[in-house]
Amino acid sequence: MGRHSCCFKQKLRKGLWSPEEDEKLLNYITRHGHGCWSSVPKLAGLQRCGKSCRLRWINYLRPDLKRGAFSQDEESLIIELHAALGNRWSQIATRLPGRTDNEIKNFWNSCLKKKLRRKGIDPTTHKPLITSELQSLNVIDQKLTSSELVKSTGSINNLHDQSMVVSSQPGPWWFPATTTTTNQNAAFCFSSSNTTPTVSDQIVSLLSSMSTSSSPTPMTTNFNPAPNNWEQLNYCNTVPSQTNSIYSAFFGNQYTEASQNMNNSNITPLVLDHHQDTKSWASEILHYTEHNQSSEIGLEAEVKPDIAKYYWRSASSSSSPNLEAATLLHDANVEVYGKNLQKLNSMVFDQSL
DNA sequence: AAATGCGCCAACCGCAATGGA
DNA sequence: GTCCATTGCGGTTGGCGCATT
Repeated sequence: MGRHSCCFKQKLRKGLWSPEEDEKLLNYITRHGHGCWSSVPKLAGLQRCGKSCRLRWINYLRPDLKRGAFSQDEESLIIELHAALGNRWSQIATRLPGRTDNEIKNFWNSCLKKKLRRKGIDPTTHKPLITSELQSLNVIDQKLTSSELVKSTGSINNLHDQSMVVSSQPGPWWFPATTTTTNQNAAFCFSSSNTTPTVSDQIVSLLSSMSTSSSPTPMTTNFNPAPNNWEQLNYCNTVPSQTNSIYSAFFGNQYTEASQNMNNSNITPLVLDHHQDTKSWASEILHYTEHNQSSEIGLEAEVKPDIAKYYWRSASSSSSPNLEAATLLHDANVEVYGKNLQKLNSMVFDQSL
Protein backbone atom coordinates (compact mmCIF):
# COMPACT_ATOMS: atom_id res chain seq x y z
CA MET A 1 0.00 0.00 0.00
CA GLY A 2 1.56 3.28 0.94
CA ARG A 3 0.97 6.78 -0.26
CA HIS A 4 0.31 7.72 -3.78
CA SER A 5 3.52 8.71 -5.52
CA CYS A 6 2.11 12.10 -6.51
CA CYS A 7 1.87 13.00 -2.84
CA PHE A 8 5.66 13.23 -2.67
CA LYS A 9 5.98 15.52 -5.62
CA GLN A 10 6.53 19.16 -4.92
CA LYS A 11 5.10 22.31 -6.49
CA LEU A 12 1.69 20.78 -7.16
CA ARG A 13 -1.24 23.13 -6.80
CA LYS A 14 -3.84 22.49 -4.13
CA GLY A 15 -7.13 24.07 -3.19
CA LEU A 16 -9.83 25.47 -5.39
CA TRP A 17 -9.63 24.99 -9.13
CA SER A 18 -9.39 28.04 -11.37
CA PRO A 19 -11.56 28.32 -14.51
CA GLU A 20 -8.39 27.92 -16.59
CA GLU A 21 -7.54 24.64 -14.89
CA ASP A 22 -11.08 23.42 -15.36
CA GLU A 23 -10.91 24.26 -19.02
CA LYS A 24 -7.62 22.43 -19.49
CA LEU A 25 -8.88 19.31 -17.77
CA LEU A 26 -12.22 19.38 -19.54
CA ASN A 27 -10.60 19.83 -22.94
CA TYR A 28 -8.15 17.04 -22.37
CA ILE A 29 -10.66 14.47 -21.14
CA THR A 30 -13.19 15.41 -23.81
CA ARG A 31 -10.62 14.71 -26.50
CA HIS A 32 -8.70 11.79 -25.04
CA GLY A 33 -10.67 10.35 -22.14
CA HIS A 34 -8.99 10.21 -18.76
CA GLY A 35 -7.15 6.91 -19.21
CA CYS A 36 -4.62 6.60 -16.43
CA TRP A 37 -5.35 9.38 -13.96
CA SER A 38 -1.78 9.69 -12.82
CA SER A 39 -0.72 10.71 -16.31
CA VAL A 40 -3.63 13.11 -16.90
CA PRO A 41 -2.19 16.22 -15.22
CA LYS A 42 1.06 16.04 -17.17
CA LEU A 43 -0.69 15.47 -20.49
CA ALA A 44 -3.30 18.15 -19.78
CA GLY A 45 -0.69 20.67 -18.66
CA LEU A 46 -1.82 20.90 -15.06
CA GLN A 47 0.19 21.32 -11.87
CA ARG A 48 -2.10 18.95 -10.01
CA CYS A 49 -1.91 15.35 -8.88
CA GLY A 50 -3.92 12.73 -10.71
CA LYS A 51 -6.09 12.17 -7.70
CA SER A 52 -7.10 15.80 -7.62
CA CYS A 53 -7.89 15.72 -11.35
CA ARG A 54 -10.03 12.63 -10.95
CA LEU A 55 -11.97 14.19 -8.10
CA ARG A 56 -12.52 17.41 -10.00
CA TRP A 57 -13.82 15.52 -13.01
CA ILE A 58 -16.10 13.23 -11.05
CA ASN A 59 -17.54 15.88 -8.75
CA TYR A 60 -17.71 18.92 -10.98
CA LEU A 61 -16.73 18.67 -14.64
CA ARG A 62 -18.49 15.48 -15.71
CA PRO A 63 -21.11 16.43 -18.30
CA ASP A 64 -23.81 14.18 -16.88
CA LEU A 65 -23.99 15.94 -13.53
CA LYS A 66 -27.35 17.28 -12.54
CA ARG A 67 -26.44 20.26 -10.29
CA GLY A 68 -28.91 22.36 -8.38
CA ALA A 69 -31.02 21.67 -5.33
CA PHE A 70 -32.19 18.18 -4.49
CA SER A 71 -35.81 17.47 -5.29
CA GLN A 72 -38.27 16.14 -2.72
CA ASP A 73 -38.15 12.76 -4.45
CA GLU A 74 -34.38 12.67 -4.31
CA GLU A 75 -34.47 13.66 -0.67
CA SER A 76 -36.87 10.86 0.20
CA LEU A 77 -34.83 8.37 -1.78
CA ILE A 78 -31.62 9.34 -0.01
CA ILE A 79 -33.24 8.89 3.37
CA GLU A 80 -34.64 5.56 2.31
CA LEU A 81 -31.32 4.37 0.92
CA HIS A 82 -29.40 5.60 3.90
CA ALA A 83 -31.68 3.62 6.18
CA ALA A 84 -30.85 0.52 4.16
CA LEU A 85 -27.20 1.12 3.28
CA GLY A 86 -25.84 3.44 5.95
CA ASN A 87 -22.98 5.76 4.97
CA ARG A 88 -22.22 3.92 1.74
CA TRP A 89 -22.37 7.09 -0.28
CA SER A 90 -21.05 5.68 -3.50
CA GLN A 91 -23.72 3.00 -3.49
CA ILE A 92 -26.38 5.55 -2.72
CA ALA A 93 -25.10 7.74 -5.54
CA THR A 94 -25.55 4.96 -8.08
CA ARG A 95 -29.29 5.18 -7.42
CA LEU A 96 -29.40 8.92 -8.03
CA PRO A 97 -28.37 9.66 -11.61
CA GLY A 98 -26.40 12.87 -11.99
CA ARG A 99 -25.54 13.09 -8.30
CA THR A 100 -22.11 12.37 -6.83
CA ASP A 101 -21.34 10.59 -3.61
CA ASN A 102 -19.67 13.73 -2.30
CA GLU A 103 -22.69 15.84 -3.09
CA ILE A 104 -25.03 13.41 -1.37
CA LYS A 105 -22.74 13.11 1.62
CA ASN A 106 -22.60 16.89 2.01
CA PHE A 107 -26.34 17.17 1.62
CA TRP A 108 -26.83 14.53 4.25
CA ASN A 109 -24.42 16.05 6.75
CA SER A 110 -25.50 19.63 6.33
CA CYS A 111 -29.22 19.27 5.80
CA LEU A 112 -30.91 15.90 6.06
CA LYS A 113 -29.45 14.94 9.40
CA LYS A 114 -30.85 18.06 10.99
CA LYS A 115 -34.15 17.65 9.26
CA LEU A 116 -34.57 14.16 10.65
CA ARG A 117 -33.57 15.25 14.12
CA ARG A 118 -36.15 18.02 14.00
CA LYS A 119 -38.72 15.37 13.21
CA GLY A 120 -37.59 13.37 16.22
CA ILE A 121 -35.85 10.70 14.18
CA ASP A 122 -32.36 9.47 14.89
CA PRO A 123 -30.44 9.96 11.61
CA THR A 124 -28.17 7.04 12.38
CA THR A 125 -30.74 4.43 13.26
CA HIS A 126 -33.74 6.01 11.51
CA LYS A 127 -35.80 5.26 14.58
CA PRO A 128 -37.52 7.70 16.93
CA LEU A 129 -34.91 9.49 18.97
CA ILE A 130 -36.23 8.55 22.38
CA THR A 131 -36.41 4.86 21.51
CA SER A 132 -32.87 4.91 20.15
CA GLU A 133 -31.53 6.66 23.19
CA LEU A 134 -33.28 4.22 25.45
CA GLN A 135 -31.66 1.37 23.61
CA SER A 136 -28.21 2.82 24.09
CA LEU A 137 -28.95 3.51 27.70
CA ASN A 138 -30.10 -0.04 28.03
CA VAL A 139 -26.76 -1.25 26.70
CA ILE A 140 -24.87 0.94 29.15
CA ASP A 141 -26.99 -0.32 31.98
CA GLN A 142 -26.40 -3.91 31.01
CA LYS A 143 -22.67 -3.35 30.93
CA LEU A 144 -22.66 -1.60 34.26
CA THR A 145 -24.80 -4.13 36.06
CA SER A 146 -22.80 -7.05 34.73
CA SER A 147 -19.41 -5.67 35.70
CA GLU A 148 -17.34 -7.01 38.56
CA LEU A 149 -17.18 -3.57 40.11
CA VAL A 150 -20.91 -3.49 40.40
CA LYS A 151 -21.11 -6.90 41.91
CA SER A 152 -18.57 -5.96 44.56
CA THR A 153 -20.77 -3.24 46.08
CA GLY A 154 -22.88 -5.71 47.95
CA SER A 155 -24.22 -3.32 50.55
CA ILE A 156 -26.60 -1.78 48.07
CA ASN A 157 -29.70 -3.73 47.25
CA ASN A 158 -30.90 -2.31 44.02
CA LEU A 159 -28.89 -3.22 40.97
CA HIS A 160 -29.45 0.15 39.40
CA ASP A 161 -28.22 1.86 42.53
CA GLN A 162 -25.09 -0.19 42.30
CA SER A 163 -24.53 0.98 38.81
CA MET A 164 -24.74 4.56 39.90
CA VAL A 165 -22.30 4.14 42.73
CA VAL A 166 -19.50 2.82 40.62
CA SER A 167 -20.13 4.93 37.58
CA SER A 168 -18.48 8.24 36.90
CA GLN A 169 -19.77 8.45 33.37
CA PRO A 170 -22.05 11.23 32.30
CA GLY A 171 -25.50 10.16 31.30
CA PRO A 172 -26.91 10.19 27.80
CA TRP A 173 -27.38 13.66 26.45
CA TRP A 174 -31.14 13.61 26.78
CA PHE A 175 -31.26 12.58 30.37
CA PRO A 176 -32.78 15.35 32.45
CA ALA A 177 -31.02 16.63 35.50
CA THR A 178 -33.37 16.49 38.49
CA THR A 179 -32.81 18.74 41.43
CA THR A 180 -36.11 18.43 43.23
CA THR A 181 -36.83 14.75 43.08
CA THR A 182 -35.90 12.06 45.49
CA ASN A 183 -34.03 10.18 42.83
CA GLN A 184 -30.53 10.61 44.14
CA ASN A 185 -29.28 8.01 41.75
CA ALA A 186 -29.55 10.31 38.80
CA ALA A 187 -26.86 12.59 40.18
CA PHE A 188 -24.22 10.94 38.07
CA CYS A 189 -25.82 12.24 34.94
CA PHE A 190 -25.41 15.93 35.46
CA SER A 191 -21.99 16.68 34.14
CA SER A 192 -22.65 16.06 30.50
CA SER A 193 -21.80 18.54 27.76
CA ASN A 194 -24.41 20.89 26.35
CA THR A 195 -23.40 20.55 22.74
CA THR A 196 -26.15 18.08 21.93
CA PRO A 197 -29.87 18.72 21.65
CA THR A 198 -31.73 19.04 24.91
CA VAL A 199 -34.88 17.25 25.88
CA SER A 200 -36.71 20.49 25.39
CA ASP A 201 -35.33 20.79 21.87
CA GLN A 202 -36.86 17.47 21.02
CA ILE A 203 -40.13 18.22 22.69
CA VAL A 204 -40.39 21.55 20.96
CA SER A 205 -39.74 19.87 17.65
CA LEU A 206 -42.39 17.29 18.38
CA LEU A 207 -44.82 20.03 19.29
CA SER A 208 -44.10 21.87 16.11
CA SER A 209 -44.82 18.80 14.07
CA MET A 210 -48.04 18.18 15.94
CA SER A 211 -49.36 21.72 16.07
CA THR A 212 -51.29 21.35 12.85
CA SER A 213 -53.24 18.39 14.16
CA SER A 214 -56.48 18.94 16.00
CA SER A 215 -56.61 15.54 17.64
CA PRO A 216 -54.07 13.06 18.92
CA THR A 217 -52.45 10.88 16.32
CA PRO A 218 -49.46 8.57 16.64
CA MET A 219 -46.33 10.60 17.16
CA THR A 220 -44.39 8.76 14.52
CA THR A 221 -45.12 5.79 12.38
CA ASN A 222 -42.51 3.75 14.24
CA PHE A 223 -43.73 4.70 17.66
CA ASN A 224 -46.35 2.06 18.22
CA PRO A 225 -48.95 2.60 20.88
CA ALA A 226 -48.14 0.38 23.82
CA PRO A 227 -49.36 -1.10 25.91
CA ASN A 228 -52.95 -1.46 24.78
CA ASN A 229 -53.36 1.98 23.22
CA TRP A 230 -53.43 3.42 26.66
CA GLU A 231 -52.22 6.82 25.56
CA GLN A 232 -55.53 7.48 23.89
CA LEU A 233 -57.10 7.35 27.32
CA ASN A 234 -57.00 10.31 29.57
CA TYR A 235 -55.49 8.64 32.55
CA CYS A 236 -51.98 9.66 31.76
CA ASN A 237 -51.89 11.97 34.74
CA THR A 238 -52.63 9.15 37.11
CA VAL A 239 -49.71 6.99 36.17
CA PRO A 240 -47.71 7.29 39.35
CA SER A 241 -44.29 7.18 37.82
CA GLN A 242 -44.36 10.50 36.15
CA THR A 243 -44.69 12.78 39.12
CA ASN A 244 -41.03 13.31 39.70
CA SER A 245 -39.05 12.76 36.57
CA ILE A 246 -39.75 11.53 33.11
CA TYR A 247 -36.97 9.02 33.01
CA SER A 248 -36.17 8.38 36.62
CA ALA A 249 -37.94 5.05 36.44
CA PHE A 250 -34.98 3.65 34.69
CA PHE A 251 -32.84 4.13 37.73
CA GLY A 252 -34.75 2.09 40.17
CA ASN A 253 -37.16 4.15 42.20
CA GLN A 254 -40.01 3.18 39.94
CA TYR A 255 -39.69 -0.30 41.24
CA THR A 256 -41.58 0.51 44.41
CA GLU A 257 -44.27 2.42 42.61
CA ALA A 258 -44.76 -0.28 40.05
CA SER A 259 -44.89 -2.85 42.78
CA GLN A 260 -47.53 -0.89 44.66
CA ASN A 261 -49.44 -0.35 41.49
CA MET A 262 -49.54 -4.05 40.83
CA ASN A 263 -51.04 -4.75 44.23
CA ASN A 264 -53.18 -1.67 44.62
CA SER A 265 -56.89 -2.22 44.18
CA ASN A 266 -57.63 1.42 45.04
CA ILE A 267 -56.48 2.99 41.85
CA THR A 268 -58.37 6.16 41.02
CA PRO A 269 -61.72 5.62 39.28
CA LEU A 270 -60.43 6.93 35.99
CA VAL A 271 -57.77 4.31 35.92
CA LEU A 272 -59.95 1.56 37.28
CA ASP A 273 -61.63 0.99 33.96
CA HIS A 274 -58.28 0.31 32.48
CA HIS A 275 -56.79 -1.53 35.36
CA GLN A 276 -55.45 -4.27 33.15
CA ASP A 277 -53.59 -1.73 31.08
CA THR A 278 -51.98 -0.29 34.14
CA LYS A 279 -51.14 -3.73 35.39
CA SER A 280 -49.58 -4.55 32.11
CA TRP A 281 -47.52 -1.42 32.22
CA ALA A 282 -46.47 -2.02 35.78
CA SER A 283 -45.56 -5.61 35.14
CA GLU A 284 -43.21 -4.55 32.40
CA ILE A 285 -41.41 -2.25 34.77
CA LEU A 286 -41.25 -4.94 37.38
CA HIS A 287 -39.89 -7.29 34.82
CA TYR A 288 -37.21 -4.86 33.93
CA THR A 289 -36.20 -3.67 37.36
CA GLU A 290 -36.58 -6.91 39.23
CA HIS A 291 -34.88 -9.20 36.81
CA ASN A 292 -32.58 -6.58 35.41
CA GLN A 293 -33.29 -7.73 31.92
CA SER A 294 -33.23 -5.70 28.80
CA SER A 295 -36.90 -5.30 28.18
CA GLU A 296 -37.38 -2.67 25.55
CA ILE A 297 -41.10 -2.81 26.13
CA GLY A 298 -40.53 -2.14 29.78
CA LEU A 299 -38.45 0.89 29.04
CA GLU A 300 -40.95 2.28 26.62
CA ALA A 301 -43.72 1.60 29.06
CA GLU A 302 -41.94 3.82 31.52
CA VAL A 303 -41.37 6.67 29.19
CA LYS A 304 -44.54 6.64 27.18
CA PRO A 305 -46.86 7.84 29.92
CA ASP A 306 -45.02 11.10 29.99
CA ILE A 307 -44.81 11.47 26.27
CA ALA A 308 -48.48 10.80 25.99
CA LYS A 309 -49.29 13.17 28.80
CA TYR A 310 -47.45 15.81 26.96
CA TYR A 311 -48.98 14.79 23.71
CA TRP A 312 -52.49 14.84 25.06
CA ARG A 313 -52.08 18.25 26.50
CA SER A 314 -50.50 19.79 23.48
CA ALA A 315 -53.16 18.44 21.17
CA SER A 316 -55.99 19.72 23.31
CA SER A 317 -54.48 23.06 24.21
CA SER A 318 -54.46 26.34 22.40
CA SER A 319 -51.28 27.48 24.11
CA SER A 320 -48.12 28.04 22.17
CA PRO A 321 -45.91 25.02 21.62
CA ASN A 322 -42.98 26.44 23.53
CA LEU A 323 -45.12 27.04 26.55
CA GLU A 324 -46.44 23.51 26.38
CA ALA A 325 -42.93 22.16 26.37
CA ALA A 326 -42.02 24.37 29.26
CA THR A 327 -45.09 23.28 31.18
CA LEU A 328 -44.27 19.66 30.69
CA LEU A 329 -40.75 20.09 31.88
CA HIS A 330 -41.86 22.19 34.80
CA ASP A 331 -44.57 19.75 35.86
CA ALA A 332 -42.15 16.92 35.78
CA ASN A 333 -39.66 18.87 37.90
CA VAL A 334 -37.23 18.30 35.13
CA GLU A 335 -34.24 20.43 34.44
CA VAL A 336 -32.46 20.20 31.16
CA TYR A 337 -29.00 20.91 29.99
CA GLY A 338 -28.13 24.08 28.21
CA LYS A 339 -29.29 27.62 28.01
CA ASN A 340 -32.93 26.81 27.26
CA LEU A 341 -33.56 25.88 30.85
CA GLN A 342 -33.82 29.39 32.26
CA LYS A 343 -35.97 30.47 29.36
CA LEU A 344 -38.37 27.60 29.93
CA ASN A 345 -38.56 28.10 33.65
CA SER A 346 -39.26 31.81 33.28
CA MET A 347 -41.98 31.08 30.73
CA VAL A 348 -43.74 28.81 33.17
CA PHE A 349 -43.23 31.31 35.94
CA ASP A 350 -44.65 34.16 33.86
CA GLN A 351 -47.64 32.04 32.96
CA SER A 352 -48.42 31.26 36.56
CA LEU A 353 -48.57 34.93 37.56
C1' DA B 1 -18.76 49.37 9.86
C1' DA B 2 -16.26 45.80 12.05
C1' DA B 3 -16.14 41.53 14.46
C1' DT B 4 -17.85 37.20 15.20
C1' DG B 5 -20.45 33.03 14.41
C1' DC B 6 -22.25 29.66 11.53
C1' DG B 7 -23.57 26.74 7.58
C1' DC B 8 -22.37 24.98 3.30
C1' DC B 9 -19.58 22.56 0.23
C1' DA B 10 -15.36 21.78 -2.57
C1' DA B 11 -11.38 19.58 -1.84
C1' DC B 12 -8.08 17.04 0.85
C1' DC B 13 -6.40 13.08 3.52
C1' DG B 14 -5.76 8.47 4.90
C1' DC B 15 -6.89 3.96 4.30
C1' DA B 16 -8.50 -0.18 1.86
C1' DA B 17 -9.10 -2.60 -2.32
C1' DT B 18 -7.56 -3.85 -6.79
C1' DG B 19 -4.66 -5.37 -10.34
C1' DG B 20 -0.46 -5.89 -12.85
C1' DA B 21 4.51 -6.95 -12.92
C1' DG C 1 3.21 -14.81 -3.03
C1' DT C 2 4.94 -10.18 -2.78
C1' DC C 3 5.42 -5.54 -4.00
C1' DC C 4 3.78 -1.32 -5.55
C1' DA C 5 1.10 1.91 -8.44
C1' DT C 6 -3.43 3.14 -8.92
C1' DT C 7 -8.23 3.69 -7.90
C1' DG C 8 -12.14 4.26 -4.89
C1' DC C 9 -14.29 5.48 -0.69
C1' DG C 10 -15.68 7.91 3.46
C1' DG C 11 -14.32 11.12 7.10
C1' DT C 12 -12.65 15.58 7.78
C1' DT C 13 -11.01 20.20 6.88
C1' DG C 14 -10.83 24.88 5.58
C1' DG C 15 -12.42 28.77 3.07
C1' DC C 16 -16.14 31.45 1.51
C1' DG C 17 -20.32 33.98 2.07
C1' DC C 18 -24.12 35.28 4.71
C1' DA C 19 -26.33 36.48 9.18
C1' DT C 20 -26.04 38.32 13.57
C1' DT C 21 -24.15 41.09 17.22
